[in-house]
Amino acid sequence: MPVATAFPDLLREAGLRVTTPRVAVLGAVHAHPHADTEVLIDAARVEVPAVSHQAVYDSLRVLSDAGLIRRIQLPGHVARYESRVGDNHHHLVCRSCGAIEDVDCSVGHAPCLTPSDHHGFVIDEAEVIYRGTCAACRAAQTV
Amino acid sequence: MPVATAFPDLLREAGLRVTTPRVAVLGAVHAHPHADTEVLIDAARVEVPAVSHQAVYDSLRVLSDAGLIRRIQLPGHVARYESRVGDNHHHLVCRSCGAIEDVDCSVGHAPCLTPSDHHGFVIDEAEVIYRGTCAACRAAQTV
DNA sequence: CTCTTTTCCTGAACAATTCAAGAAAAGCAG
DNA sequence: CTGCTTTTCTTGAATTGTTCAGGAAAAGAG
Repeated sequence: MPVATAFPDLLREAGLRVTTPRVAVLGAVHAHPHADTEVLIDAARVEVPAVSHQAVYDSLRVLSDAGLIRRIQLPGHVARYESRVGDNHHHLVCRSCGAIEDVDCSVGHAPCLTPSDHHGFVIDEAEVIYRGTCAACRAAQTV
Repeated sequence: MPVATAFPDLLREAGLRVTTPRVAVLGAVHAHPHADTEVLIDAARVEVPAVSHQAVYDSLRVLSDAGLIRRIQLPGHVARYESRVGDNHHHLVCRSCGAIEDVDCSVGHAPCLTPSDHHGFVIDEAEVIYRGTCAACRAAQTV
């Protein structure tokens, strides 16, 4: 994880203007992996108390479009964000509590990237979502 | 695809009450793969003109919970439904127009079901989403 | 046919996100 | 450093897909 002073450079390298809300949001995403927008708004306001929620929404979109962060949107849940990008990792999602864990691709070289029939599509990414039950929820159910 | 008269039996076998809206919704999902709720409401009203949208929403949930249909919810899109269930197939999604195509698992035996680190989760399913651009959208962009 | 339970209808509510218009700030040229 | 142009932020409201609530209707069992 980059130190706090590196966030402005990350923005500049991506060709984005360096603004206080963006630096705060980028820092918040790095500090809170898999956090939703509400958590990120609160985290950003620790550094910039007056930041509006739209500024956070806009920053999240800009940062996602620039590839500095990644948006994770799962059915039945609000959008979440993470700072790990470009390493082809996937996600493990708990059906019960919605917890997310990162997992590296099992085979290492994107085994599922070549489906049996591509239907004329040009495929550029394969996203894998593992669903199951986390240890905490299993323990809670057993009790 | 089952003939129309088989839908009530499907409902009964699943332990569900057979109602006019449910039969119409189940038929609509079979007739319109990957359709969204709006399309399914219209399709159901061809057979049952007075059906309310909540009845359709409720039927879709009940049928999904019973495993008779499957809900597909992709980021940035409304919920969609399909009638292929239990065959471990995945989806190919166009980034541009949102079109969905079915694809069978490339290796055949759920290659990604065993990630390198399960983080204490008990995994019961791996869902793969291939993202790319469909032939129609590529043609449109080239023009 | 009657009764109980589930489901449907009408209509309102909700929550996450987006839109809109003006004010402020970033970055650049001089 | 100063002024200018463009982008971004703020305030506040709107939108959209979906869900909630209460009473009416229908399904299924006996």
